Amino acid sequence: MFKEEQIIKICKQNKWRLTEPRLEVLRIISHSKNPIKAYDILKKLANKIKNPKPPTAYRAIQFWQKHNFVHRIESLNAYQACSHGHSHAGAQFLICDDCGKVIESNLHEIPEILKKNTENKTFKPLRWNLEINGLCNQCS
Amino acid sequence: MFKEEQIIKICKQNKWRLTEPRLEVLRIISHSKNPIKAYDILKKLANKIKNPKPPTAYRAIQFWQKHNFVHRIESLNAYQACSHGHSHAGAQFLICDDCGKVIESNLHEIPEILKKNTENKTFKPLRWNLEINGLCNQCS
DNA sequence: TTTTTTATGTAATAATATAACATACAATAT
DNA sequence: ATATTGTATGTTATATTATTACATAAAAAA
Ligand SMILES: [Zn+2]
Ligand SMILES: [Zn+2]
Ligand SMILES: [Zn+2]
Ligand SMILES: [Zn+2]
Repeated sequence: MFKEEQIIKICKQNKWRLTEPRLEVLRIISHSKNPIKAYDILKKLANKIKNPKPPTAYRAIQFWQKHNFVHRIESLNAYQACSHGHSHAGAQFLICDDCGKVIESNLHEIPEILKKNTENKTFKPLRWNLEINGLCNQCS
Repeated sequence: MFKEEQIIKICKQNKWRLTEPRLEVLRIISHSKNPIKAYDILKKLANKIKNPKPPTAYRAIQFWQKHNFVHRIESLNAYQACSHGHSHAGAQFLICDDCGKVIESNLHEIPEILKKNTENKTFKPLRWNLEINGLCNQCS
C-alpha cells in the first residue's frame, strides 16, 4: 500500500492534478479496512467538503482507478486501495464470505496461464480480474 | 450449451419447478448472442408474459444462476447461459472489448493454481470468477 | 493576457436491484 | 377429497449504483 506522501510525489512527477476531492477520496478509500462503496465514500466525503454530489465521488474514484491506485471489486460494487504498486494488467482478490475482508493477491502464475490458454484460442488478453470467494484464515 | 429439452429433463429429475417465467427467461438468455442485461431480459419477457415487473425477471435469473445454467458477467452487469455443464465452482470468461462477445473458457489449470497459492495463505477458496478482457480473433 | 484544456458544482435522471406483502399454485399429509 | 404447508408469482414501492448535461472555475499553454 502506498503512503499518501508517495502518491503525492508520483502525481507531481506525472503532472496529475491532485485536487481536494481526489485527495480526500483517496484517503477515505485507503483508510477503509474493507472495500468501500461509492455512496459510503460520498457520505464520508461530506465531512471534508461541502455537500458533495455523486459525480464528485465517482470522478475521483475513476481518477484513482485509471492510475491503478484503486481497484473496483466487481462482485461487491466496492472500491479498495491497490496493495501491489500502481500498475498491473491483472488483479486477483481473495474475498472472505464471512468477514468481508479482501486480500489483493498477486498470483504471478496467472499471466503465463492466460497466455498459454488464450493463444491457442487466438484471444488476446489485455487485462483481467479474478475474484475468489472463500474463507480467510480468521474465519475458517 | 444445453438444449431446452435437456434442461427440462434435468429440472424434472431434480424436482425443480419449471414455471413459465423461468422457462421464458432461460430461452431469452440462451438465445442471446452476447450477455444480456436484466432490463433487456425484462423487455423481451414482455413479449411472452403480460406486463412483467423487475422481480419476475430477477427471480428467474437467480433461479438459473443458482442451478448454474446461467452466469452473471460481473463487469458487464449481464447474464449469459453456461456453456460448460451446469455445475462448476469457478468460471472464466474471455470478454472482447470490441464486439462484446464473451467466451466461457474452462482453464482447468486455474483450480490447482488457486489451491497452491491460497493454501500457504490459509485462505480457503470456494468459488471464483475470472473475467479477462481483450480482443477476440474476429476483432484483433 | 488570451486561449485552451481540465476539473468541479449542481440538478436531473438513468440503470440496476431488492423489500414487502398479498395472492396463487403445487406438494404433502390427513 | 380436503386441509395444510411450502414455494412461486404479482404488484407496488423503493433502494442502490452510476451517468448525463451543462454551467462555472481553475490550471496550463500559447
Ligand atoms: Zn493492485
Ligand atoms: Zn474472514
Ligand atoms: Zn459455466
Ligand atoms: Zn470481438
